[in-house]
Amino acid sequence: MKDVAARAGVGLKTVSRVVNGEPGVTPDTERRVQEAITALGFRRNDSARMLRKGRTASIGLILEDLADPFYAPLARAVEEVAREHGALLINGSSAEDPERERELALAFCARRVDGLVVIPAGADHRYLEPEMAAGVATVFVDRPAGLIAADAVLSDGFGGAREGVAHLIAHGHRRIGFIGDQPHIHTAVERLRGYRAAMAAAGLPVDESWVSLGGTGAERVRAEAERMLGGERPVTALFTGNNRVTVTVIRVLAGLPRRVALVGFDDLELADLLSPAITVVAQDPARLGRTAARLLFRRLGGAERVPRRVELPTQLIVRGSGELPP
Amino acid sequence: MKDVAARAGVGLKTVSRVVNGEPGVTPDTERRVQEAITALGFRRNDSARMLRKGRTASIGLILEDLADPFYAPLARAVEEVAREHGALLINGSSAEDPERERELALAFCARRVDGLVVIPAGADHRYLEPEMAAGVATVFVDRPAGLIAADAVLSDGFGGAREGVAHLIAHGHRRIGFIGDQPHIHTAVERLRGYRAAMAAAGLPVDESWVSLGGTGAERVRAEAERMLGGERPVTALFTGNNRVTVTVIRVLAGLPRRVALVGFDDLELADLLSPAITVVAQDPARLGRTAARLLFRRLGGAERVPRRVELPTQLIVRGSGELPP
DNA sequence: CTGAAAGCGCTTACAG
DNA sequence: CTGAAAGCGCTTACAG
Repeated sequence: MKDVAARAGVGLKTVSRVVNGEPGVTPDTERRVQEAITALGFRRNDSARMLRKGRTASIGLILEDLADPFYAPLARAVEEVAREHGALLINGSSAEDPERERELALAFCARRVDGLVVIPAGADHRYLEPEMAAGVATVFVDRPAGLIAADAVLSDGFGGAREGVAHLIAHGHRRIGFIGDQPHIHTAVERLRGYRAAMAAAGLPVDESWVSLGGTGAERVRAEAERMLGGERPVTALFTGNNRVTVTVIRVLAGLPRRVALVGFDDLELADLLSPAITVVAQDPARLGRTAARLLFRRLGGAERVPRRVELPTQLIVRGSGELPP
Repeated sequence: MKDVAARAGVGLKTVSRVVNGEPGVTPDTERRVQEAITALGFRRNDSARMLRKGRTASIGLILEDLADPFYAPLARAVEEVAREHGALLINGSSAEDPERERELALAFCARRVDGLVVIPAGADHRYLEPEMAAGVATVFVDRPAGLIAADAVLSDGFGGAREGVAHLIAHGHRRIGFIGDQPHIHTAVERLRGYRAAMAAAGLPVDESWVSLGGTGAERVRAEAERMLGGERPVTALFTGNNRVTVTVIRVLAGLPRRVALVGFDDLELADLLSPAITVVAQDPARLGRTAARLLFRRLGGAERVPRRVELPTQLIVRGSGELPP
């Protein structure tokens, strides 16, 4: 910029005016500055600009895995809202590791992102309190923050799971298995609560061997499904706690001679083309992301005060697998 | 930092030393500085740091759609490599719009990203030449750059499509349809070339009504598939040019009374569970991303000079749909 | 072991 | 309409 000013024979501030399209520059001066800019290949350094302005026009997004078909549309929606507000998106995958979540969040804050959208891996977010106090707008999505008061945008996992399980019960099932994610994950627990509520509402007992929370790795899920489907009194239906669990269970069921009912939490791309087509309790990941990002920017605009908790409904999509008889 | 220095009764440089773990500070001084840091809640501003250091330790990724199941793993892989190099990832979706690609790329450059990984939407990347000359390492993935010399990491779309179509021919098909993406997209053209090469190698004529390039929207693809499968002399097999086309065609075929052979370019999550299971020519999106990002950092390290073009193999995965007889 | 000065590339608040 | 000075928050190159 100094070079441009020198070459155009003007002051720094005048170059700044031209670069930012501010008024108060003679057409002639402007032309000279423009010429210098092109001749020197000047490109404004936005980092320097933002250092001075205070806001970086960027927000950070921390999720579990950018490649997960559930989170990818959520990320895209956040990006879209950021774009509408002229902000860029910095992205990080925590790989479900609380330490990595923390590192990413603090790295983003060190870069002075204006805000943070977090799908938390950890259960203790007190490390973010100084950052939030310093003005970093923070919204949690999919799972609430741990041990601090903060905005959260969640799906109604309890209600959704309850509805899905009630659907199986309505189709005659009494022995229903539940395979979900790890017990320290909020969504896993909520969905299990929904399962229990539906069973209780129907006056059905729950044999604890029908319930399994744990990693979503294929081996574990396969083993648990086979266990529940084997033995003397196997379950006649399964409710799966998320998309990854569902995919593995579909594979297990495909290898079985008899047909077993299944309702899965989360929709899958080709679910309608399988036979039977898979009945699911669908979330709207893009809407989750959009809602969270909008809340973030509203907070940045100073409109919000008290932490808000938004809960989005789920939708039961009936396709066939959930209507199979016992 | 100034406040910390004042409170600890030391100079700025000493605070800097403590914050960065540089040697040459008495344990006692260090303790005083640390106390001031905690008391004041000091957090180093990495943006300011990078302004001074010259490198921002961040790279930009521009792709078509973060939510696309093909690009999401690619993005994740880029992120992973960036992380290994201590860099953050800024992300942008071009929505297949050249103007938006350009805006994103220039916005990233204005933030002074160290490098750029680009899945191009446009066909003219001369706008990036000044940036590259100014030192922004740039690697194109999935599709080559237009009108400039630059690194490119591509899949062997020609070879992959040729192999897939040859597979259909080997199973007795003579009338094979090709439905692909828009003709200005490099990968679409390459895959069509592969189709033609396979047909020519088998001495088969290609009726131009069997070939359709255009948008991947469901309506168009559905119409084209139905057109090719209708009429007096319908095709007996289809080769689809990418994952989105494949999904729509699977839906069309599912509604048909007869079974039509299908080989799709790109793998799909539940492809093995459909009946018939879908035979595909698979790319490895994570490997594409990893390769591109590694090349980028090698270039940043100054190891590379001349633009390189890397081509990764595809893999024919035989599952059933491609082996159906005419 | 420690720190004052200059500078990274911009904008802000003024003054003319 | 135009520009000089100060400052955003850090690091670099020195000097002591």
